[in-house]
Amino acid sequence: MLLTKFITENKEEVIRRLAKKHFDGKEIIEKIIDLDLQRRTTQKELDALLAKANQLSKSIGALMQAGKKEEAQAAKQETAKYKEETKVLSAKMDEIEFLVRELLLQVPNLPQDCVPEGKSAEDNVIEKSEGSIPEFSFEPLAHWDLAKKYDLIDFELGVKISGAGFPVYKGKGAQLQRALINFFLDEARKNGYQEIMPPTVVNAASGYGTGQLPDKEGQMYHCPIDDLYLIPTAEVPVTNIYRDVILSEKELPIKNCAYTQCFRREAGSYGKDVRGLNRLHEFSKIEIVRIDTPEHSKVSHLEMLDHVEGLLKKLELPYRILRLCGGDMSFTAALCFDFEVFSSAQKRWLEVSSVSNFESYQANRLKCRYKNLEGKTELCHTLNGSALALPRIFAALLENNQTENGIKIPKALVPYCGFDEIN
RNA sequence: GGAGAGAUGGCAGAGUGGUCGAUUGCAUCGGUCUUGAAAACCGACGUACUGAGAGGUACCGGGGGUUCGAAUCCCUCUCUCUCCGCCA
Repeated sequence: MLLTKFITENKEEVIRRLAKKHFDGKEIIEKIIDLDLQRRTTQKELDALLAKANQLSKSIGALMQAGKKEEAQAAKQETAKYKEETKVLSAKMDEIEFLVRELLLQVPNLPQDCVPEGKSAEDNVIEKSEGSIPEFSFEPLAHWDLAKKYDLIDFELGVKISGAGFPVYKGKGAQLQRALINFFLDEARKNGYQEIMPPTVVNAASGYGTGQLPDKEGQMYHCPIDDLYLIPTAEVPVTNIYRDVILSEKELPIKNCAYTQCFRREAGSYGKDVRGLNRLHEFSKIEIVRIDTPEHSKVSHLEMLDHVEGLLKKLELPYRILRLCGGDMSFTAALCFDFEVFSSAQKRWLEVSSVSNFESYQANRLKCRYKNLEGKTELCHTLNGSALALPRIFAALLENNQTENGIKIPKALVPYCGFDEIN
């Protein structure tokens, strides 16, 4: 959520910046400002009224103690008239506050000025493209064929046990998964991230805290008996650690990482994008999360990009970094970079990470604040990114490193796998 | 699943109808003392909204009620803890 105060004080700027996200904020921003003005007026009236009533009540107490019963009785009758008025005004306050919140939730985060203009994924700007795309003397197999050939993943078995999108990893396939998880966690730790092992099931309050609720309700698995949700990303539990918390500036930046299974219903997706490992209902991901000061969050963002880039380099995968345009960014992000790796058999780039700065948008909803060195309480900035999501990395490793007799494991992973080739 | 207890400021823990937004201790911050530190002593120390400011208002798990007045009484919901049962 944006801050009402910021909107009021920077109306034109807000409307201008929202336009980059193709959000016409003119009407809604006017409404918010108008309602906020009403809120303030109403509150002034209400506060004045309550102040009078409180004063009177206090005097009744004093009169009673002094034994002046009749005067007290007269004062009691006077308070009756405040009651009705107070009720009306506080109902009005509640209504206005509810409306403002409803409207604020509909307004996306403001993109930073460095976010490129654009409508869709085609308008994203390629910041960097590194690593060489492998060439083959034979027709490379897609990862789903390789997985079958070397008995690494059984998709049909997953269908039997759970349903489509729940693969069963076997043998070296399972080992490679575990190796990747450990590799990513170790790399994160080496870069100063504290490892967290959070619950993978969260309550509704946490869902609201990070914004999965109410907007993306249908995308999460929900257990109605206990009203709990399966997390779509470790971002949810790890960020919610800081819900309703006031940190001190000295603690920042907080750098956490977590491996969890992630669960996504992916309602509405279909076609070639869901083939094999491209889109799953359950997958493994290592997430990095930072809580920072507004002054330092841009630096943090760059450090996170470096971290993710380092992982891809060590895995020797061809990758590129995209600066997302206004139209392709998520609702809550202020600036976002995607990492994609090239998948040699599918002959396309696969998104493996998305590293975003949410500035204070998420923190405002979470009520995650910090006390600065002057003792003033301010909203933190929050950032997060995948480092990394496993399935598409797995797919790219199989496809890019295939030979006619096996699949080569990149050097960095060999100590984690315990083998250097799958054959 | 059954029975009981509880929810108060960063933490611990008082407060059972009227200067209680809340005693006290610890923690934290500032100061005095000290070559420095510790100890001791003095002081500060919740959050939000509102107001130029003085100040005002709200908040003692959430919601509702009784009352002129509620942290305190009543109803209700949620959560936590203990014991029993079940169980990795």
